[in-house]
Amino acid sequence: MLDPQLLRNDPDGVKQAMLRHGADLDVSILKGLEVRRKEIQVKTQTLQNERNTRSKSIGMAKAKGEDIQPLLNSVSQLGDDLKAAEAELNEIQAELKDIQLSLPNILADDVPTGKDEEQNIELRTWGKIPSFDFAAKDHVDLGESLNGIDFEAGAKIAGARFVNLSGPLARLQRALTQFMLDMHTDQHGYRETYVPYMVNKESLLGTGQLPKFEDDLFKMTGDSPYYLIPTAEVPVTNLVRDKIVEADSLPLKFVAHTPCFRSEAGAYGRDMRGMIRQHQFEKVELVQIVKAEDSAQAHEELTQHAESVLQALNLPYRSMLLCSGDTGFSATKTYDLEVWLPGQDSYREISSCSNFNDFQARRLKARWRNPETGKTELLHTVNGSGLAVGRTLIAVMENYQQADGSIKVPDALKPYMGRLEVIEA
RNA sequence: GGAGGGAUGGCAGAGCGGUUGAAUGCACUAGUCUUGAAAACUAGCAUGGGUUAACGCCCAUCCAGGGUUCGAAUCCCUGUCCCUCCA
Repeated sequence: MLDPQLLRNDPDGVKQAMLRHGADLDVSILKGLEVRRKEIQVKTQTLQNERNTRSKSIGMAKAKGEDIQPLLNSVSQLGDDLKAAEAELNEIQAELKDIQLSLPNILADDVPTGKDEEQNIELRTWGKIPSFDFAAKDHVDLGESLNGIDFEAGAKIAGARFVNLSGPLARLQRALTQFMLDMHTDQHGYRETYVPYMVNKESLLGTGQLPKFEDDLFKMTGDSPYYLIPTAEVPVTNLVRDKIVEADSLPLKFVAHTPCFRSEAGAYGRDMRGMIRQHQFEKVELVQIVKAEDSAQAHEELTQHAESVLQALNLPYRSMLLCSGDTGFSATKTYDLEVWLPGQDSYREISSCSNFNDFQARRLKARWRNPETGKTELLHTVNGSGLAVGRTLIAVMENYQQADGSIKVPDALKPYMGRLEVIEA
């Protein structure tokens, strides 16, 4: 959510900023609502004030044993007027809230203007793209010949975009998860946290998935209106919802491993082959809750933490600065890490690291108390995948494949694989 | 499945339908005292919003949403969450 003051004081400036983020703002509607809001709010509060004053004087008169009947008569009209004014005010404020919740974040100045991923900017590359003296296979073929990836089983049990892993490849996914968690807790100072995989509406409003992106989510039917989490960002960031955090506990750095569930409603035919785009996948998520002045730095740092996983696994990747058109609704700036996949002969997203500034914090009412001023200030939130485990599994398989279809176990993972050196049929 | 009890400020914990945004304690901040610290003492200390050049004034908020009332933290209804007891 944007600062309501900003929206009020500079709606035209906000409109320009919104256009860059692919949203439009009807300034005349907004201004009209604001005029009415101010008028009705002042009216309502005046009536409330009058009611309070009169009620108080009735109380005092009664205490003194005076006759209060004339006072009661004089106040009778007030109630109806007040009720009407309050109802109208609620209506206007709900409309304003709808507008506020539907507007995306304002992009950082250094985010390049662009339409889609074609205009993203490559910042740097790392690692050497492997060259094989045989025809490189993709993870689908590799997984099939290794008897470890079964899409038909996934389809039978659930449907399209589900998978069944088994044997050493299932263990490899677990190994990757453990490895990432250990790295971020031991080396990068994150606190491991376990969270619900289903969340309520408030949590999704807080991080910005709702109200606009309900179609991307799986929703429970029945008495409990829960949603499956599309990312651990939702439950983890909501840890600070409605909180005033003490200054000396900042920054808060959390790492969580969760499954993620996405309907992929907007991705009909895309990536139907393989494990690239599943309805359910594992992810290790990094979240930092910081003071405003620290978020840009934290964003860089958190991205480095994600990159260090790829480096430790010796997986070639590149780092991209997303352009305006490709940056998500709540983010002010996003770096994508794209890992090299020999089976696709291309780079594919494996981590997305974003700074949200105070956008989520305002929705969440997540604040900290500045001891110098004694005032509360909104926190800033930063998060990123560190990494998407399913896609990392693919990357390891495809980059570590050998001519006979076996897969070397990366050195860093051997302790997690019972010292297994090679995964073979 | 049945029967009760509870949800109040950063925390603990009072609160008869009427000048209660809310006692008290702890914590915190500042000051007095002290060589320094501690202790003691004094003072301050919720959040959000409206309005104002500013001082300030005003409104809302005691889990959430409804209701009763001139007036609700306090009474009634519904929901959520916590706890105890019984089966």
